Amino acid sequence: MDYRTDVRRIKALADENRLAIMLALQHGEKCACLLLEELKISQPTLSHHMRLLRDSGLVYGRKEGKWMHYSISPEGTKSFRAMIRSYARCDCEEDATGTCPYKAEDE
Amino acid sequence: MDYRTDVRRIKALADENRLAIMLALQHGEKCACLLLEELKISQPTLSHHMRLLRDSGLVYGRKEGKWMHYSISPEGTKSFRAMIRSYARCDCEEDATGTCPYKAEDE
DNA sequence: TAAACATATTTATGGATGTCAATATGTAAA
DNA sequence: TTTACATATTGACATCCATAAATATGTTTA
Repeated sequence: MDYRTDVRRIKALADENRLAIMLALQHGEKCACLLLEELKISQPTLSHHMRLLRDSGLVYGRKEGKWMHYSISPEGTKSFRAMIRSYARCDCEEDATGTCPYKAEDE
Repeated sequence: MDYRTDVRRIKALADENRLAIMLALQHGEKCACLLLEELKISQPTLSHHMRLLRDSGLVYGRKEGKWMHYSISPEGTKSFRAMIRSYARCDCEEDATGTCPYKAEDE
């Protein structure tokens, strides 16, 4: 099997600054200039991190004039969690599927 | 905030061979010698990967004579998924908590 | 148009990481 | 106690990655 894509997505989250960015975006869209103020990194470094997060599908980017607005991608984070769950699990764990009539898809 | 621990845990999964190991252990405990046959890596390299997986809490190790038996840690993978969920999410996502009377804790 | 501003890209560099050969440690069998 | 075997550790090396300075691209304003 080929795990390259999954590894690249996981690596997108395997960095202190990118974790901080994910938390910073959790309550809604933010401009790059705002993120630049919160994190103590240079502008090229932030741009680099945002490209990795966008390429992984976790974050969405919207250009408005000369400003870039970033936000969490609900679909991206959902499929990311599902991907993680496919590796970080074992048969001995009880699976919620079927036990909940409403929504067990994401467990 | 300090993300070092979380980054180290995420990095434990950010490798092709370690993803393959997690899948190989998904159906139950396996000896190191068995893993060595399935993966195309040297013995020192496997030992290195197993140490990272054990340090992250995802995998449990049990020594029996001269053999090492590895297995998925249900608690480790569960807390890992919870940790991932704290970063890979956004407020706009509907939270299953409360909608399912049985078990919504893990999503 | 030119100037100012926001972000992206290029380039270089130091540090982290995966890999394996050689070796060490520990255990079981002869 | 030897010998054989399974796994861990050490050391060296190549590659990957985070970082920032310099520069480029694109946008708005004067």
